[in-house]
Amino acid sequence: MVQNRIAVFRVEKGLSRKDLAAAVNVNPQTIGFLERGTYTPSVELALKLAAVFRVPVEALFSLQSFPTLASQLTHPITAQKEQTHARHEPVER
Amino acid sequence: MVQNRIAVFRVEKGLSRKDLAAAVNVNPQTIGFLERGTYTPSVELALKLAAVFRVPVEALFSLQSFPTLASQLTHPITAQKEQTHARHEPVER
DNA sequence: TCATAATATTGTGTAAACACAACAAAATGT
DNA sequence: ACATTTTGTTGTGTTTACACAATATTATGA
Repeated sequence: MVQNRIAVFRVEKGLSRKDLAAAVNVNPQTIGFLERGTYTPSVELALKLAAVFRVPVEALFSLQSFPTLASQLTHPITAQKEQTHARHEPVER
Repeated sequence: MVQNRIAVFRVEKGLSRKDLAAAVNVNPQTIGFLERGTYTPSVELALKLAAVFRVPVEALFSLQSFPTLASQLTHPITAQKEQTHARHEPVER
Protein backbone atom coordinates (compact mmCIF):
# COMPACT_ATOMS: atom_id res chain seq x y z
CA MET A 1 0.00 0.00 0.00
CA VAL A 2 1.21 3.45 -0.86
CA GLN A 3 0.48 6.35 1.43
CA ASN A 4 0.33 9.90 0.20
CA ARG A 5 0.13 13.43 1.52
CA ILE A 6 -1.45 15.02 -1.52
CA ALA A 7 -4.32 16.57 0.42
CA VAL A 8 -2.00 18.12 2.98
CA PHE A 9 0.18 19.79 0.39
CA ARG A 10 -2.79 20.80 -1.72
CA VAL A 11 -4.58 22.46 1.18
CA GLU A 12 -1.42 24.23 2.24
CA LYS A 13 -1.17 25.66 -1.26
CA GLY A 14 -4.79 26.76 -1.14
CA LEU A 15 -5.72 24.70 -4.18
CA SER A 16 -9.00 22.94 -4.84
CA ARG A 17 -8.92 19.49 -6.34
CA LYS A 18 -10.08 21.02 -9.55
CA ASP A 19 -7.12 23.40 -9.49
CA LEU A 20 -4.67 20.63 -8.78
CA ALA A 21 -6.24 18.43 -11.43
CA ALA A 22 -5.80 21.21 -13.96
CA ALA A 23 -2.18 21.70 -12.93
CA VAL A 24 -1.31 18.07 -13.66
CA ASN A 25 -3.82 17.49 -16.46
CA VAL A 26 -6.03 14.87 -14.93
CA ASN A 27 -9.70 14.63 -14.15
CA PRO A 28 -10.68 16.29 -10.86
CA GLN A 29 -12.16 13.05 -9.54
CA THR A 30 -8.82 11.41 -10.12
CA ILE A 31 -7.35 13.69 -7.48
CA GLY A 32 -10.13 12.65 -5.14
CA PHE A 33 -9.46 8.99 -5.75
CA LEU A 34 -5.77 9.53 -5.10
CA GLU A 35 -6.32 11.49 -1.90
CA ARG A 36 -8.68 8.87 -0.54
CA GLY A 37 -6.16 6.17 -1.46
CA THR A 38 -8.56 4.47 -3.84
CA TYR A 39 -5.75 4.17 -6.25
CA THR A 40 -2.05 4.60 -6.64
CA PRO A 41 -0.81 6.88 -9.39
CA SER A 42 1.73 6.17 -12.07
CA VAL A 43 5.21 7.48 -11.40
CA GLU A 44 4.49 9.97 -14.17
CA LEU A 45 1.60 11.54 -12.30
CA ALA A 46 3.58 11.28 -9.07
CA LEU A 47 6.43 13.26 -10.62
CA LYS A 48 4.01 15.91 -11.87
CA LEU A 49 2.37 16.25 -8.46
CA ALA A 50 5.73 16.44 -6.73
CA ALA A 51 6.77 19.15 -9.20
CA VAL A 52 3.66 21.20 -8.42
CA PHE A 53 4.45 21.11 -4.72
CA ARG A 54 8.18 21.37 -5.35
CA VAL A 55 8.92 18.43 -3.10
CA PRO A 56 10.67 15.11 -3.74
CA VAL A 57 8.39 12.24 -4.68
CA GLU A 58 9.29 10.60 -1.37
CA ALA A 59 7.79 13.52 0.53
CA LEU A 60 4.45 12.93 -1.19
CA PHE A 61 4.38 9.14 -1.51
CA SER A 62 5.66 6.47 0.79
CA LEU A 63 5.58 2.72 1.21
CA GLN A 64 5.33 3.24 4.97
CA SER A 65 3.01 5.56 6.86
CA PHE A 66 4.00 9.15 7.15
CA PRO A 67 4.65 10.59 10.58
CA THR A 68 2.03 13.16 11.56
CA LEU A 69 2.98 16.72 10.80
CA ALA A 70 2.77 17.34 14.55
CA SER A 71 5.45 14.76 15.34
CA GLN A 72 7.48 15.87 12.38
CA LEU A 73 7.46 19.47 13.63
CA THR A 74 8.05 18.71 17.29
CA HIS A 75 10.62 15.90 16.94
CA PRO A 76 12.28 16.81 13.65
CA ILE A 77 15.16 14.35 14.22
CA THR A 78 13.22 11.20 15.05
CA ALA A 79 10.56 11.81 12.45
CA GLN A 80 12.92 12.32 9.53
CA LYS A 81 11.26 13.59 6.35
CA GLU A 82 13.17 11.42 3.84
CA GLN A 83 12.85 8.12 5.64
CA THR A 84 16.22 6.36 5.38
CA HIS A 85 16.26 2.98 3.67
CA ALA A 86 16.46 -0.44 5.30
CA ARG A 87 19.79 -2.06 6.14
CA HIS A 88 20.57 -3.96 3.01
CA GLU A 89 17.82 -3.66 0.41
CA PRO A 90 14.89 -5.99 0.95
CA VAL A 91 11.89 -4.06 -0.28
CA GLU A 92 8.96 -3.63 2.08
CA ARG A 93 5.88 -5.13 0.45
CA MET B 1 6.76 10.28 -21.51
CA VAL B 2 8.76 9.14 -18.55
CA GLN B 3 12.43 8.33 -18.92
CA ASN B 4 14.20 5.94 -16.62
CA ARG B 5 17.68 4.74 -15.79
CA ILE B 6 16.74 1.36 -14.39
CA ALA B 7 19.12 -0.54 -16.67
CA VAL B 8 22.06 1.67 -15.78
CA PHE B 9 21.62 1.22 -12.05
CA ARG B 10 20.82 -2.45 -12.42
CA VAL B 11 23.97 -3.15 -14.43
CA GLU B 12 26.08 -1.17 -12.01
CA LYS B 13 24.78 -3.36 -9.21
CA GLY B 14 25.55 -6.48 -11.21
CA LEU B 15 21.96 -7.65 -11.13
CA SER B 16 20.13 -9.55 -13.83
CA ARG B 17 16.56 -8.58 -14.63
CA LYS B 18 15.49 -11.72 -12.89
CA ASP B 19 17.37 -10.64 -9.77
CA LEU B 20 15.88 -7.18 -9.83
CA ALA B 21 12.42 -8.56 -10.49
CA ALA B 22 12.76 -10.78 -7.44
CA ALA B 23 13.94 -7.85 -5.33
CA VAL B 24 10.80 -5.85 -6.08
CA ASN B 25 8.39 -8.76 -6.50
CA VAL B 26 7.44 -8.42 -10.13
CA ASN B 27 7.70 -10.63 -13.16
CA PRO B 28 11.12 -10.56 -14.85
CA GLN B 29 9.58 -9.46 -18.15
CA THR B 30 8.07 -6.50 -16.37
CA ILE B 31 11.59 -5.22 -15.74
CA GLY B 32 12.32 -5.64 -19.43
CA PHE B 33 9.22 -3.69 -20.39
CA LEU B 34 10.16 -0.93 -17.99
CA GLU B 35 13.76 -0.71 -19.20
CA ARG B 36 12.66 -0.53 -22.84
CA GLY B 37 10.14 2.15 -21.90
CA THR B 38 7.21 0.04 -23.04
CA TYR B 39 5.44 1.08 -19.92
CA THR B 40 5.59 3.39 -16.99
CA PRO B 41 5.46 1.89 -13.52
CA SER B 42 3.21 2.82 -10.64
CA VAL B 43 4.74 5.06 -8.04
CA GLU B 44 4.68 2.01 -5.78
CA LEU B 45 7.00 0.05 -8.03
CA ALA B 46 9.06 3.19 -8.60
CA LEU B 47 9.54 3.59 -4.85
CA LYS B 48 10.59 -0.05 -4.53
CA LEU B 49 13.08 0.23 -7.36
CA ALA B 50 14.50 3.46 -5.95
CA ALA B 51 14.84 1.73 -2.57
CA VAL B 52 16.79 -1.15 -4.10
CA PHE B 53 19.25 1.27 -5.67
CA ARG B 54 19.13 3.58 -2.68
CA VAL B 55 18.51 6.61 -4.84
CA PRO B 56 15.69 9.14 -4.90
CA VAL B 57 12.87 8.39 -7.32
CA GLU B 58 13.93 11.43 -9.34
CA ALA B 59 17.32 9.85 -10.01
CA LEU B 60 15.62 6.85 -11.58
CA PHE B 61 12.63 8.44 -13.31
CA SER B 62 12.25 11.78 -15.00
CA LEU B 63 9.76 13.69 -17.09
CA GLN B 64 12.69 15.08 -19.10
CA SER B 65 15.60 13.17 -20.59
CA PHE B 66 18.47 12.32 -18.35
CA PRO B 67 21.87 13.78 -19.12
CA THR B 68 24.34 11.12 -20.20
CA LEU B 69 26.50 9.76 -17.43
CA ALA B 70 29.47 11.12 -19.32
CA SER B 71 28.18 14.70 -19.21
CA GLN B 72 27.06 14.23 -15.65
CA LEU B 73 30.54 13.12 -14.61
CA THR B 74 32.49 15.70 -16.59
CA HIS B 75 30.24 18.74 -16.03
CA PRO B 76 28.73 17.92 -12.62
CA ILE B 77 27.37 21.47 -12.21
CA THR B 78 25.57 21.92 -15.53
CA ALA B 79 24.25 18.39 -15.64
CA GLN B 80 22.72 18.40 -12.18
CA LYS B 81 21.50 15.02 -10.95
CA GLU B 82 18.30 16.25 -9.23
CA GLN B 83 17.04 18.47 -12.01
CA THR B 84 15.68 21.64 -10.41
CA HIS B 85 12.04 22.45 -11.09
CA ALA B 86 10.68 25.03 -13.52
CA ARG B 87 10.18 28.66 -12.51
CA HIS B 88 6.67 28.66 -11.20
CA GLU B 89 4.98 25.26 -11.48
CA PRO B 90 3.52 24.53 -14.88
CA VAL B 91 3.96 20.81 -15.31
CA GLU B 92 5.80 19.56 -18.38
CA ARG B 93 3.53 17.21 -20.30
C1' DT C 1 32.07 -26.01 -29.09
C1' DC C 2 28.40 -26.65 -26.24
C1' DA C 3 25.60 -25.56 -22.34
C1' DT C 4 23.56 -22.25 -19.81
C1' DA C 5 22.08 -17.85 -18.64
C1' DA C 6 20.33 -13.47 -20.03
C1' DT C 7 17.52 -10.86 -22.87
C1' DA C 8 13.91 -10.08 -26.50
C1' DT C 9 9.46 -10.94 -28.58
C1' DT C 10 4.80 -12.19 -28.85
C1' DG C 11 0.50 -13.53 -27.11
C1' DT C 12 -3.41 -14.02 -23.74
C1' DG C 13 -5.71 -12.57 -19.59
C1' DT C 14 -6.89 -9.55 -15.55
C1' DA C 15 -6.90 -5.76 -12.52
C1' DA C 16 -6.44 -1.21 -11.88
C1' DA C 17 -5.60 3.58 -13.46
C1' DC C 18 -7.45 6.66 -15.71
C1' DA C 19 -11.64 9.72 -18.39
C1' DC C 20 -16.13 11.33 -18.15
C1' DA C 21 -20.94 12.04 -16.52
C1' DA C 22 -24.45 12.70 -13.15
C1' DC C 23 -25.90 13.82 -8.89
C1' DA C 24 -25.77 14.17 -3.71
C1' DA C 25 -23.84 16.15 0.36
C1' DA C 26 -21.19 19.38 2.70
C1' DA C 27 -18.77 23.56 3.19
C1' DT C 28 -18.06 28.54 2.26
C1' DG C 29 -19.21 33.08 1.34
C1' DT C 30 -22.46 36.88 0.71
C1' DA D 1 -31.06 32.00 3.82
C1' DC D 2 -29.35 31.38 -0.53
C1' DA D 3 -25.95 30.66 -4.13
C1' DT D 4 -21.82 28.74 -5.28
C1' DT D 5 -17.95 26.03 -4.70
C1' DT D 6 -15.98 21.96 -3.06
C1' DT D 7 -16.07 17.28 -2.10
C1' DG D 8 -18.06 12.53 -2.22
C1' DT D 9 -20.29 8.69 -4.58
C1' DT D 10 -21.59 5.71 -8.18
C1' DG D 11 -21.49 4.06 -12.69
C1' DT D 12 -19.70 3.07 -17.46
C1' DG D 13 -15.94 2.72 -20.68
C1' DT D 14 -10.99 2.53 -22.31
C1' DT D 15 -6.21 1.95 -21.81
C1' DT D 16 -2.37 0.13 -19.78
C1' DA D 17 0.28 -2.08 -16.15
C1' DC D 18 0.92 -6.00 -14.70
C1' DA D 19 1.16 -11.80 -14.55
C1' DC D 20 2.32 -15.75 -16.98
C1' DA D 21 3.74 -18.80 -20.81
C1' DA D 22 6.27 -20.02 -24.84
C1' DT D 23 9.88 -19.52 -27.80
C1' DA D 24 13.65 -17.08 -30.20
C1' DT D 25 17.91 -14.68 -30.04
C1' DT D 26 22.09 -13.23 -28.03
C1' DA D 27 25.84 -13.46 -24.51
C1' DT D 28 28.79 -15.85 -21.28
C1' DG D 29 31.61 -19.17 -19.73
C1' DA D 30 33.55 -23.90 -19.10
